[in-house]
Amino acid sequence: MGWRMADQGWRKGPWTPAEDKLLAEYVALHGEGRWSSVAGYTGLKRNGKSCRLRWVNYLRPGLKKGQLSPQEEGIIIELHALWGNKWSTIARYLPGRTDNEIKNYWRTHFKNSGKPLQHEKKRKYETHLSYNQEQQVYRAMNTASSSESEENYGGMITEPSQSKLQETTAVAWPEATMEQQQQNPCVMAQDVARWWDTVSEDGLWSGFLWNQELNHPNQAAIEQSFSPCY
DNA sequence: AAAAGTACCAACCGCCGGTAG
DNA sequence: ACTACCGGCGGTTGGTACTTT
Repeated sequence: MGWRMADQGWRKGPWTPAEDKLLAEYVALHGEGRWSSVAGYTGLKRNGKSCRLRWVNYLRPGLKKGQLSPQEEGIIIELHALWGNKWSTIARYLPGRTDNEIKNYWRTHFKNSGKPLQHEKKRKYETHLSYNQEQQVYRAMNTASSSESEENYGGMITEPSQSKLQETTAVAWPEATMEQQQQNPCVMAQDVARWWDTVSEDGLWSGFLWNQELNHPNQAAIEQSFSPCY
C-alpha cells in the first residue's frame, strides 16, 4: 500500500536527534498528517508510517515521560478489564500516554498469567499495588467477565461496557451532571484518576465496580453522552 | 567481575477501515 | 463499483539496561 511504496531506501532502527528535529520541524510547518510527504519535504529517509509512529509515541507535545502513577495503573487495569486490548481507546483516557506505552506496560506487568513479575515487586517506584490487592482485582475481573478462563480474560469484554466506565466516572464525580460530563470528558477522566488515588489508598480498589449491574438503566443515554479525550 | 537472566521500551510489521479518484 | 492510498491499530521483535547468581 501507500506506506510500502518502494520498499527500498527507507532507513530503519532508532531515530537520531537530527531526524527528530527534521520531523518536528515538518509537523510545526504542515501539521500532523500527510505522513507520506515527510520524506519528500524533509529529506528524511523514513517512510510515512515510521514518521507518524515516531511523532505520536515520542515527539508529540504533551507526552508524559517516566513511570505511570498508581492511579494511571489503576485506570489501565480498569479499562483493560472493560475493553481488553483496545490500547488506543484506553490511551484516550490517559492524557499524555500513548497506546504503545500502555501496551508495553500491560505486557510487562501482566503477561505473566496475571501474576505480578518478581522484579516488579522490587522496583522502587512500584506503588501501593500489593499482591493481595492485585489478586482482588483479578478475582473481580474474572467475575466481571463471567468466566474463569484466562483466555477470556485475554480476549476480553466488549465495548458496550463503556457504561461501566461511565459509572466509574459517576462514582468519581457524583455531583457532575450529564451535561458536565458531556462537556468535559477529559476532566472526568482526571477525576477518575483522583478518585482512584483515594480508593486505592484505602485498600478498597475497585472491586465494587464489578458488582454493579452490567446493564445500567440509562446505558443508552450514557453511551451516547460519554466521550473520551481525543 | 563476569555471565546469565529478566525487564523495559522503541520501533517494525501486517492488517483493516475510510476515502478520494 | 473498484482501486489505490492514507492513517491507524494491535501484535511482535530486537536492543539495551538492569538485576541476579
